[in-house]
Amino acid sequence: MIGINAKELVKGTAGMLVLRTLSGEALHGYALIQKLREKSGGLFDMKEGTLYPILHALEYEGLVEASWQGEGRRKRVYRITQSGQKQLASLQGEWERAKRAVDLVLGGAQYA
Amino acid sequence: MIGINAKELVKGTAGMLVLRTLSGEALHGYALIQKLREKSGGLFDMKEGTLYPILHALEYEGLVEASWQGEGRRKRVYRITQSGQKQLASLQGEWERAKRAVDLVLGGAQYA
DNA sequence: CGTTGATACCAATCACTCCTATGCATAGAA
DNA sequence: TTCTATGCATAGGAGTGATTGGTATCAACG
Repeated sequence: MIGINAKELVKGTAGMLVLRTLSGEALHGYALIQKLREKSGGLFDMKEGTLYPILHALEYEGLVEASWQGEGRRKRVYRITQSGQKQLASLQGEWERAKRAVDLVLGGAQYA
Repeated sequence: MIGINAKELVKGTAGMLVLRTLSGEALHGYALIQKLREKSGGLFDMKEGTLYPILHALEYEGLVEASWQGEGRRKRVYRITQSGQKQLASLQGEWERAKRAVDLVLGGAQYA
C-alpha cells in the first residue's frame, strides 16, 4: 500500500511505545516492561525477547543511549536522545493518521 | 505479550478492513480495492497481491463466500457471511481495545 | 488491426515484526 | 540452600502483508 500501509500501521508500534515510555525517564529493560504494563492498564505485557532486540535497534539508530550501572548485577539504563524525541513525535503523528484512516473505514469515531 | 500484544494489535488489520468493506455490499477484488481507497480518504491503497491472499484466507475460514459472475472477463464476487460478521465485530472490539491501550501509553486521547 | 491502458485474477517469494523458548547471572527471601 | 524475582541476551520461528510478476479481457485510439 502507499501512504500508510497496514504494515506501516504497525511497524514500530512496539518501538514507539518503548520510546514513549523512555521519554518520561531513563529506565533499564526490566523496569521498562513493568512501566509499560502499568501505563497500558495491564494490556501490554512485553516479553524480554521482544524488548531487547528493539532496544538494541533503537540504540544502533541513535534514538536511545545506553549505559551500564551498578556492580555485580549490572543494569543497562536506556535514555532517549533528542533524535529519539523527534522520531517519537513523527511516529505519534503516523499513529494518529493510521488510526484515523482505520476508523474512517470502520465508519466509527468521528474526528473534527 | 499477553492480553493484547503488539502483534495482535495488527493481526488481521488488513483482513478487518476487507471484511468491513464487504459488510456494506458484495464486491469483487478490484472494486474492493477502490472502495477501500475511497473510504479511507485515499490513505489505503491495497495492492492486488496483498488483497487476494487475504480474500482466499477469509473464504477458507468461511468468513466470506465467493461466486463467479459474468462471461469472458470473469469476476469473483465476495460476500460476507454471518460468521464473517461476527468475526468483524470481534476484530473491531480488539481494535478499540488496542487503540485505547496505545493511547493510554502515549498519554494522548482520553476515553470516557 | 495493433497498441495502450484500465480492469480483473492469481501465485510465488520475501521482508519485517514480534513471540517463544532458552540460557546465563545476581540478589533476596524462605 | 533452594526458590523466586530480577536482569540481560540470543536463536528460531510464526504470521502478516508487501513485492514482483504472470495471465487474460475489454475499450479507446490511431
